[in-house]
Amino acid sequence: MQDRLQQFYRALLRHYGPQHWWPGESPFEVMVGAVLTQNTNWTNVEKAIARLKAAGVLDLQRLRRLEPAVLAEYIRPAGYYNLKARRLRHLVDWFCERYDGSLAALRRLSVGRLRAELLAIHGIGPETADSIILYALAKPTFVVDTYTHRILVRHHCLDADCDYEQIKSYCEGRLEEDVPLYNEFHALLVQVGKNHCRPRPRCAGCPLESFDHTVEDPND
DNA sequence: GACCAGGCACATC
DNA sequence: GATGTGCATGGT
Repeated sequence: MQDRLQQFYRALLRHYGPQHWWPGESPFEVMVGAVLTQNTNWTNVEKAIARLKAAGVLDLQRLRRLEPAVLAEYIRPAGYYNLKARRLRHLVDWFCERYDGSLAALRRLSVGRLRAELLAIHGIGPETADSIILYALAKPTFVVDTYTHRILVRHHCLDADCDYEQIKSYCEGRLEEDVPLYNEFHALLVQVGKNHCRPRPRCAGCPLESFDHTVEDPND
């Protein structure tokens, strides 16, 4: 008997096909995007990234030299721009000071060590840390977001009050530890979440509609 | 005009 | 330790 989570994955992949995440041109761009997308629509993040590129500052050293107010102005379309400018600065400072801006040095670290260091950076929480580890560095860690929580709760896989680490453990415990699988599954959960599993659900046509579920979610 | 988006830190009780 | 709030733009 195949686990329900694996059934979800098959149904989503069959319905949507591969998502080709993360839509960034370089690992550094993915790191920046991971901060910019915090609680923000991706289309707004794309605008912010395009502005950084147009200004020629989507580069570790150049970004680091920008005045916070100037950086904030570039990323304005992503929302929370003053906050995110500071968070980006903390991230690039850590990357330069601790690892001399070397992606290879980051990749040599264990997932556990990398995750602990990222979580210690002000403004980098579990989802942002896991996104960087999986999508920028191609190392295995399952990324959880609000859609993952909502979908698994509505399908009775987890209690509504479960926290990030419980959701992550639930998923990692039922899946093979595999970077392409983690990559694709998270992207597919976001896709189905955007289309059908919002606070006000639209279940009609959802590829998970045939699975046991409810839309009652006291946390929404 | 209300709702929503690929979170996180911090204040308050 | 649970719960609430600030941060902010832009599409639907």
